[in-house]
Amino acid sequence: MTTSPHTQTSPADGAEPRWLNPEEQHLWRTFLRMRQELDAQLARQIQAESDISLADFSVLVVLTDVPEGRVRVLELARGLQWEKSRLSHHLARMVKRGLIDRAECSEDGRGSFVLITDAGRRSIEAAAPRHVELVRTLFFDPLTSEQVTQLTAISERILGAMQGCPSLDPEN
Amino acid sequence: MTTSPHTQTSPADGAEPRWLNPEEQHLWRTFLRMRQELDAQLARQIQAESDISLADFSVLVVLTDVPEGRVRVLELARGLQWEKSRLSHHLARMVKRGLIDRAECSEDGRGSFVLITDAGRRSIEAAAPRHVELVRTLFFDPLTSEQVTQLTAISERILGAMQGCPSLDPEN
DNA sequence: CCACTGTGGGTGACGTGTCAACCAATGGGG
DNA sequence: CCCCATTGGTTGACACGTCACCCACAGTGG
Repeated sequence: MTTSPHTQTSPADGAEPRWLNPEEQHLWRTFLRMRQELDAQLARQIQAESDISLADFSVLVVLTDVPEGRVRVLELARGLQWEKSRLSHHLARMVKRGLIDRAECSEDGRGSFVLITDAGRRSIEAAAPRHVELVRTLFFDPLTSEQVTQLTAISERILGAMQGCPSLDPEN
Repeated sequence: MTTSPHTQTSPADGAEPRWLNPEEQHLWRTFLRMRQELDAQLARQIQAESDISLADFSVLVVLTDVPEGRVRVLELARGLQWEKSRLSHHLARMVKRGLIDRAECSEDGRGSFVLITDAGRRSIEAAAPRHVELVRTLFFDPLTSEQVTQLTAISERILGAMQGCPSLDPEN
């Protein structure tokens, strides 16, 4: 659906593109749909059953993971692999909804701490169990333990291929 | 990063959640990052090297795939698995940018056709080769052919588990 | 002490996605 | 034939992401 030669153009630029063969085509389509369905379901569920979004959830997870529930913004950005701009916007919204709070950083005048509020802690504790349950139901339960092992290797391979990529990776 | 018992609460509601064990935890985190990195790269590349977005691309692919480059909106929605609202908004933007056009449907008074313009065809033909190339580089090249087979089975399994889900699936 | 570069972080504008509500045409049943 | 539920599709408000730009402070070199 995404990458076949429907258009029979021999590209004027460089080499012929290596179009996907039918099996590859099938995997790519299936993989995309799986990804899409999976986090649509996860997002909808957490949205519907609690007062936080999936994005809120992942921020709060990091905050509950560290002692004192207090992290530097940039560390958060690295942990989540989010652009700093996205994080900044999102944190602002979370502050507005009372899930987190900010504190100045004495060691570095430009730095800033984020800390989880009691309300934030309550929200994630309420959301987590049902979320894990759904991750199990949709993701782990359908797979054999062998497939879990295989998928781990596969994900690492693909991830590895992207880390050393000369590609577009603007400042985080 | 997303699903462990950082918070040692025995939930007051029903049964204990089945938290993820360390291997599962690792797979889940790796999988999420892989997904995220992968389409961030794909989106950035197509955005940077052509005048269309990844979403535009997938719409245009469907349109080049059918004879006469002309599809009913709902069929498009089913093909892409997009909510009709999202599709409607997106189509409006694409019309504004001259990538597609609309036509009335004589057989069904409320229906509407979408058709690809020459500019749209030129855009996707320009974008496709580099896009496929990147899909190969990031996704297929790192995998052995055995892993391709495994991943196909895995994706189908997970997708299958979601199809028959009693979950939240509002009108498309 | 002063430039100068780099880094931590925020802002505004704009494109995109979602939800809920809406509207018009359709296709049955009575 | 008319009523009415369904279907195809749009709209508006709002949450979210991204890009480009900005600003304050930090850490150098001279």
